[in-house]
Amino acid sequence: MTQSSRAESVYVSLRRAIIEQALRPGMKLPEDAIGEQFGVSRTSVRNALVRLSAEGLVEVRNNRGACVAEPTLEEALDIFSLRRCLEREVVNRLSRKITPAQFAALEAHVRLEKDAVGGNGPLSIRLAGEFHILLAELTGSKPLTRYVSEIVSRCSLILALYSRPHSDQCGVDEHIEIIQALRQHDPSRAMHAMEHHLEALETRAQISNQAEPDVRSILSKYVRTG
Amino acid sequence: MTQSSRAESVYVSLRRAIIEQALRPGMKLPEDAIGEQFGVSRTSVRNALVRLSAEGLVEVRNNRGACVAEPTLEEALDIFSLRRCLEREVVNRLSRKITPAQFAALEAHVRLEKDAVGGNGPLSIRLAGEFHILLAELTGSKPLTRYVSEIVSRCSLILALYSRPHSDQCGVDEHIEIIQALRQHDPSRAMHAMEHHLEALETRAQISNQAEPDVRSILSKYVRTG
DNA sequence: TAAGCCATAACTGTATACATAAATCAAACA
DNA sequence: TGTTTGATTTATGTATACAGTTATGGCTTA
Repeated sequence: MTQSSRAESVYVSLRRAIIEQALRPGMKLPEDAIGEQFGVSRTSVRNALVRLSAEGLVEVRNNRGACVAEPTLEEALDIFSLRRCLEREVVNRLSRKITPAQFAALEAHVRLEKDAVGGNGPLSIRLAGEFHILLAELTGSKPLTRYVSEIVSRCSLILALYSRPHSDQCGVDEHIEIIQALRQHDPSRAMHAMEHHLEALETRAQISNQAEPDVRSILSKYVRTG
Repeated sequence: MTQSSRAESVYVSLRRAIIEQALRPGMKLPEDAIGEQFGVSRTSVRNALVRLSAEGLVEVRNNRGACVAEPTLEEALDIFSLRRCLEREVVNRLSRKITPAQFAALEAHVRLEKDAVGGNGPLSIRLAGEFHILLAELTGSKPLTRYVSEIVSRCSLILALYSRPHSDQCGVDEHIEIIQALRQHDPSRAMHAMEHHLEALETRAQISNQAEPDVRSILSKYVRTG
């Protein structure tokens, strides 16, 4: 199968841990500790961290090691905006040339999502994201897939940071709605459905400063004015 | 200044060499040789190659080292398409909030481009690309800037592969036209100007199979049918 | 007791060393 | 002469070692 090098498997594992919000934004990622866990040397870990850094999932500061990225609220909104742009392109392309086999794949995925609803959180989070990645893959465009994949991952990260827990009901129904729109082969309707879904997602998430919005603003309420 | 680590400086140098088409698509990138040239160890070179690979500028195959990426014609057209999508977003955002200082920056850059016209090729190529990257930077969006930067770089690579030499007259005039459109603060006109520029670029480049269009298609004309 | 400072510890950046896979070349064979 | 196979060489993947930087903790001192 995937003759996965050690660096590769560390990369995959770390990525998944971040997306499933096991590794939360801001967490330090010491090379030693990670290497020890996976039974590999720092060399492979570093390789993985470099890649994750290129994707924006981790941040590396000079001589200070890597952390899970902590996008600011401003960056978060920006990323969502870019996501709308990219996913509009995805459904625009798809609605023109989607095949029955591809519909089957989408429906199979949605079924997985339905089964996971109410179950464990991490799985739901991951599946919801993977629906969008699957859509991108079906366009057949590798660059587009890569960008969507990155952006979706970063959105998971953002939800971990700025949304109230489990506020994302994942919107399986909206996924189905998108599939319906694609079935009409109507680009504008498909784009509209996607846009609606992403806006709803953003609304449900109630993206706002709440999780550790910087020590200063927390403590500002505790400053005695007398 | 930029307390550039060795890995970083190797990355920057390699990237530039690829974009300026000194390192042409398909060229092998042996870690030893590169490390020797830059006076660093393979460790730093590998680090740089991993990053370039994440950007799609180089390809690394398992146990076979890295090469400058060779997008297929299909991928090339796809990348251009994605580029139109991203740069439409750039000017759309920019036209709403561009400032006088930003205009000054754009005009200064165009002046550089004009000076370089007719001079050395690599510089022109690079400046033309950097105009688009500058536009993206002015949006203030780091993710968007990164994507545009990547895509533009890959387009340089594509032009190296599929366009007839120097067919890209760089279109400085079209850059000026884009600036004019932005000055009107009219998103749709700006997007139109950008779209026009990119289409013109693509047309001028005459993107088509010509540089080593695959042994098979060459030899197909030599197969005796009798 | 609080602030500043130095020594120590922990970690990163890089080089080197070693193991393994791929490529190369030569010799043997048909 | 052309092909195949085995040895040699080359280059990659990974681990380890070392140097330099940042963080930590205790000590001194006011």
